[in-house]
Amino acid sequence: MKVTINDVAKLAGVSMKTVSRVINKEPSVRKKTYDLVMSAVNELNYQPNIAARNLAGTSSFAIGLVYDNPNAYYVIDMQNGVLSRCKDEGYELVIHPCSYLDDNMQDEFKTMIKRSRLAGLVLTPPLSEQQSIIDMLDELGVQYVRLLSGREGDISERNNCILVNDFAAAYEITEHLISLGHKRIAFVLGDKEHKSTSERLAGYHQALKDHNIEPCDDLLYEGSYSFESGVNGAKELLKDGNPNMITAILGGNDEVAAGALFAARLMNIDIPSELSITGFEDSPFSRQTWPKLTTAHQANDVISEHAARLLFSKARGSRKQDKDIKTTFTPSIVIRESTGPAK
Amino acid sequence: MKVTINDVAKLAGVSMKTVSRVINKEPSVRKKTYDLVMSAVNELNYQPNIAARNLAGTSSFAIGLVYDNPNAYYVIDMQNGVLSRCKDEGYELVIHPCSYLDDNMQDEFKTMIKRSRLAGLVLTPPLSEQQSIIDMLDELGVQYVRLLSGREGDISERNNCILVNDFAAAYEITEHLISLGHKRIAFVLGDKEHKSTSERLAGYHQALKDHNIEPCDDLLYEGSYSFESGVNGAKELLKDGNPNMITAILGGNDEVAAGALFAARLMNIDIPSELSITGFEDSPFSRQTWPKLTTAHQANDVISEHAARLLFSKARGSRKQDKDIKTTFTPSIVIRESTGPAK
DNA sequence: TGCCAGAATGACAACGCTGTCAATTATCTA
DNA sequence: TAGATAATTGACAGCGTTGTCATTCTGGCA
Repeated sequence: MKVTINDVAKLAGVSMKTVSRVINKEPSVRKKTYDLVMSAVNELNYQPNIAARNLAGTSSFAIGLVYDNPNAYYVIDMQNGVLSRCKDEGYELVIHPCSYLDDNMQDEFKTMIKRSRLAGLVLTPPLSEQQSIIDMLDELGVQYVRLLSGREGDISERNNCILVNDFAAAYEITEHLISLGHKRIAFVLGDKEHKSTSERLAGYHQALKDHNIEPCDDLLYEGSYSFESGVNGAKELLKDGNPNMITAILGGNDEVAAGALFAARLMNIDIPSELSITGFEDSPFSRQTWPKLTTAHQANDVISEHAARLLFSKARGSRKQDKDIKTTFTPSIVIRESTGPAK
Repeated sequence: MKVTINDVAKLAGVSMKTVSRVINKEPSVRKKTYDLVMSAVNELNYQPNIAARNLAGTSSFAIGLVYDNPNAYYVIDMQNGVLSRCKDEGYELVIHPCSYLDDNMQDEFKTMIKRSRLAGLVLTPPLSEQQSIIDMLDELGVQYVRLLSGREGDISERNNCILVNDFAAAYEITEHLISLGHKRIAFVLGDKEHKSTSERLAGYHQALKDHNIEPCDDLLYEGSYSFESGVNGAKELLKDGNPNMITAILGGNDEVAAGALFAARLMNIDIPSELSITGFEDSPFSRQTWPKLTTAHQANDVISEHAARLLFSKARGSRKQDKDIKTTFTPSIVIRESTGPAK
C-alpha cells in the first residue's frame, strides 16, 4: 500500500540515501542516477512522508503564517500567496490567526512553535511590528520574514523584511486629489498601532506640503481599519456646522472608504460630485461599492508569495539574495468613480 | 534546550511509555501517577513533538480543510471554526484550496493526503458534493466529514455529513416577501453545480406554491455566486420592456444580492420602495451595503466547528454520536432594510 | 493467608526519513 | 600510467514518539 523510500531505492538499485539526495535536490548526484531514481519515484508514485522528514531532518517541512487581521480579503490573499510557494517547495502551511491584544497570545504562540518545529514564519502587520515578538523569535532561533509598512532603505535589518511603501501610495492618492482641485482633504486614519497608519499619514502630509497646502488636525479622524470606523469618521467629519468645507476624504483602507461612502449616502451627499472618497489596497470590494472606489492597488498575494520566497531562501541559508525576490512594493493608484473635481 | 518525553519520564520517575499514556489521555493510569507526570510536564513545559507523534502513531495529528470557494468571508469563517476545534484537540490544520474544475485537482489532492497522512478531512461545497471525490477518499480509507446543503433525513450516509437547510431558508425568505405583498418575485440563482442552488430554488418554489402563486421561469436567472452575476442578473431581469413587473429579487447569496443592489442603483431603482432584494448567508458585507440586506443568517464558523467535532469523534471511533454535535443547521431570516412592501 | 484476575507499568522495536562519515569511483596532473 | 584529488554513493545510527507484549503490582475472595 504505502510506498517508502526503501521501495524506491530497491527498484532503482541504489541506496536509500541516494534517493533521499534526489528528492531533496542535493548536489553531487550524477545525472544518470538522478534519472534512474526519478523514474522509480514516478513508477511507484512515491510521496515522501512529511512527518518522517520533519523528525529526521534538522528543520521541518512546514512554515507558519501568523496574522491578526479582521479583513478576510487580506488574509485570504496572504494565505494564497504563501500557499502557492509552499506547494512548489513541498512544504505545508500552518495558519495561525491570533489576537495581539490577547495576553497569553505570546505563550500560545511559543507553544505552537515548539510543537510544530516550523522551518520559519511569515509575520504580517501589526504583529510584524511588535518588538517583543521579534525578540522572542530571535531567542527561539526561529527564522522569520516580516511584512512591514515602510520605505526602501527604511529598516536596518531589512534582509528579512518585505516592505510596502504606504508613504508613496498615500502621496500619490493625495496628489491625485490635489490635482482635481481639492484643498480640504480629510483623512480617516486606521488603527494608530499600525505602522501603515503613520506611513500613510506621512505620505499625505508630504503631498500637502509639496503643494503648499496647510495641513490641519481638524481634518484628521483617528479611527481603525473597519467599515464602522469609516462610517463614524465620515459622519463626524461631515457633520452639520463643521466649518471645514471638506471636499475629499481619504479612507485608511478600502473598508474605511466603503464606510465613508455609506455615511455619505446616509447624509445625502453625492459621490463624487459633492465629495471624493479614496481607499487603499484595492481589495475586491473596492469594486463592489457604488460608485467604485479610487484606491491604491496592493497585490497582497504577490507580496506574500515573495515573503515566502524570501523565507525559503533564508532557510536554505543562501548567502546572496535571490534575484527573483522583490523586497519593496509600491502600490499604484487605480482611478475609478469615487473621485472627481472639487466642487 | 528541547524537552523530550524522556526528560519528563526521568523527572517523574516513570517510564517514557507512561508519560505517553498520560499525554494521550489513555485509560488505566493511576490518578497519582497521572498527577506526578503532569507536574513534570508543567515543570519542564514539555510540548510533544508533532512530527514524532505523526510518524510513530497510526494516524496523524493534523486534519485538512478542503475548499473551492471564492468567497473570502466564507472561507475565513470555515477556517476559524475548524481551527478553534483543532486548537482544543491539539491538532494542526492543513488548508487546501483547490479548483474543482482543474483536471489534476484530484491527483494533487491525493498527493497531499499521502504526504501528510491526515487524520481526516473537512469538505465544503461544492467539493463535498462530488461523488468522484468521495469515492477516492473511501478508497484511500481517509476519514472525512462533508458539509452539505440538504434537509434533515435527506441523506442516507448522513452520519458523516453536516447539513445546512437551504430549502427552509429560501422558504422563509420567500414567505417574508410574500407577506409584504410581493407576487412577482425573481431569483438570481447561484452556480447550478452547487446543491445549495437547487435547494434554495426548491424552497422558493414550495413557498410560492403554498401561497398559491404561480411560478414562472422568466423570473429565474441562472447565474453564479458572484457579485458580477448579481449585477448581470438584475440588469437582465429588470431591463426595459421586461413585462414581468418584478417587485422583488432573491439573490443566490449576499454577494449576488449586493450585485443586484448595485445594478438597481445604476438603473435608478430605489430599494426598497420600488424593489426588494434579499441575500443568503448574512456575511459581513450584507451589513455594508446600502441599504443593509435582509438575508438568512448562517453561522459558518459554528457550522464548521461542528464539522470538526464530528470528524474528531469519528476519528476516535466513538460508536455513539456525541450529544454535543449538531448535524443540521437551519439559517434564520434577518430582516434589514432591503425589503419593504410591494409597490 | 494465599491465590488469581485484572489493572498499571515498563522494555523495546518500529515509524520513514536525514545526517555523518566512510567507501568507492571518476577525473585530473605530471 | 601512477598517484592524487574530487565527485559520488552507501552503511548506519539516530530523530521523539507510539504499538506490542511482557512484567509487575493491586485488591478481592475463598
